[in-house]
Amino acid sequence: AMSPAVGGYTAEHGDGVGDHAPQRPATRGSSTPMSGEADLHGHSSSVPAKRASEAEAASKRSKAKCSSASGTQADAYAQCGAEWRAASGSMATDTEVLMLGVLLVARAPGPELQEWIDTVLREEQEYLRLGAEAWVMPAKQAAWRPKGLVHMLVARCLTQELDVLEAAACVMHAGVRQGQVAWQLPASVLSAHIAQLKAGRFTGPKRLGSKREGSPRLACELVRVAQLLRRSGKELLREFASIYEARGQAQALTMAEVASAHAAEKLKLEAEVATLTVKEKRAAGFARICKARSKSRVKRLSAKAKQKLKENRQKGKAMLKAMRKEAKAKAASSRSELGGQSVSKSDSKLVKMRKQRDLARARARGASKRLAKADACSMKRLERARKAEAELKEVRAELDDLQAKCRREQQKAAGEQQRAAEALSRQDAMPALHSSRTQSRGGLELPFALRVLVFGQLARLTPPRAIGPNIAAVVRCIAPWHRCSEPTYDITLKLRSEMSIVGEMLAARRVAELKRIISFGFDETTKYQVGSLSTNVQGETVEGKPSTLCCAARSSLPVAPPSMSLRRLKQSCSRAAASICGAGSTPSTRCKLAPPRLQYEQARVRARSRSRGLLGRS
DNA sequence: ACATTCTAGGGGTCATTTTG
DNA sequence: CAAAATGACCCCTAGAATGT
Repeated sequence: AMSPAVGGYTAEHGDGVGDHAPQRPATRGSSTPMSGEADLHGHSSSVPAKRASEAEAASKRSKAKCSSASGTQADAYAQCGAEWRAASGSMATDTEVLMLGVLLVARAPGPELQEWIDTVLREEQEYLRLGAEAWVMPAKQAAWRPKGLVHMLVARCLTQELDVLEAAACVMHAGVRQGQVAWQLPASVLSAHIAQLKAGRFTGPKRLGSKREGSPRLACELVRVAQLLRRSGKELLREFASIYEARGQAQALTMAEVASAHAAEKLKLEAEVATLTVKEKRAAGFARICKARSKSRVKRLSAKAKQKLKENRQKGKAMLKAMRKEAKAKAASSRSELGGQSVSKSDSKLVKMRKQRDLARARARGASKRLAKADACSMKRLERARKAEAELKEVRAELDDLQAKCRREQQKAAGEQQRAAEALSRQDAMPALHSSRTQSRGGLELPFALRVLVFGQLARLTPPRAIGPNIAAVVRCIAPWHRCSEPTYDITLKLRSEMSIVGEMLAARRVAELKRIISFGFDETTKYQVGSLSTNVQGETVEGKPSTLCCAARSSLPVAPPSMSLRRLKQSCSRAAASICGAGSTPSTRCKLAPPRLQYEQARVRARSRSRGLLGRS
């Protein structure tokens, strides 16, 4: 159905498809009509031819570029393009339509696009007005689904310009994330195409070749693309330009990338530790040498200084002693002379003696000064020794620092390793919770653990709509590193049917395990749109405990039409009871009881084959 | 009074990969 | 190369509950 957004289209939203032209990369900028202001309503006749020639030229250029780079790949691309063009007679797939949208915005923002959007939306209105029977696809199909130019465009982009394709895929993906696009982008399809292209074995998208008429779904998608382009063509274009320039590298880190980054970090740390170890060894050697040198030096120096000091002191002492002795002797002699001589004589003698005394004192002072000088010299030497000691201390401190750093780095590396190991073990401990295609003939398979989780929530009466988001939210919270595919609402409902069958089987097993059956009760019910009787069994378990079980009896009882007499109903019930007990019924009677499910299936198969016959297919 | 959401299903198309 | 397996996604019916 048309959304109100189409009716509510205004100029401020819609006319902007072409008026925002981004800067294209220099390699292709000149070959596309994107540069400059594109006029939506003017010179519509001249542009297509020009663009076609330009596209051809660009194609030739890129072909030449490819062939110069690698011949086989260019051949493969050319072959792919040929295959694509050869297959262009049939309907486009959804993938193509989605790609078309972005590529149209990116490459042809001119009047053709506007015309296409107008046509699609007008025809949609007509379709709604006239109804599905009365509406006919426009005769001019190119207007509705422009195959010529656009298809070539798509083919060329898909086969020769991978970066454009990737950018378009990114834009679509972003649109899905932002809620601009109502459906989910088949990103897997696009990535598969890209992978095929890179491997050189691209066969083009599958087509609905057997269909004679276009499916309404495709038309619906076309309308959505047109709406999207009219609503947010500008944004798409801007985003495409930015992504295209960044070459679509804004992808989330995968586990492998994280692991490789971790390994690189580890290597870096190891290298650091190695260099530090070398440094440490060097520092230790240097310190050893310094230590030895300074030790011997200090020893030598201090020994020398001590020796000198001792000598000086001894010298000084000896000198002092000699002087004192001399002075004493002189004094004694002068005293003896003093007694017999005159005062004047004694006066002159006294003066002489005083002079001598002063001389001696001066000598003594000089000796002590020399001594002090010698002391100072030794002190200097000591100072030097102390300095050497201090140097040694510094070197030792540096060495300690280096060693501590080394230890820290080693601990860090060990911690990283431990954390990595822990993460791995945690991941190993988690059950697989993401759908994979490796099992069961390539079909997607919901992992068993996820099934069990869904069953559990269903059994606890969780609303089916909430089950998938619940599981995903809990896994994101508890184990954010773990891959978990969120079960869709649809599959939850299907699992609900599955679980009811599982429950019936479990009940049947318990009935089979009963030691004895006390009573049966029956009630009418409907299952798979087929009337049947549910069976209420009361019995005794092997342990002697009472047990009440409810079986659907779906596969045990035939349809009970309203006209069935009470006698026949009773008969049927007793037969069913007997078949459940496994006694009292002959094989022939059991064979007559065709399971309703089987009848229903057969009816479906018959109806299907009839319809196939009508269509003329075997 | 009307819109939306949920339940309980039936039924179909599509993409993808393995298998016969 | 066709068949098979399988979930994703889609549409439809019909009634009940809930919200505006």
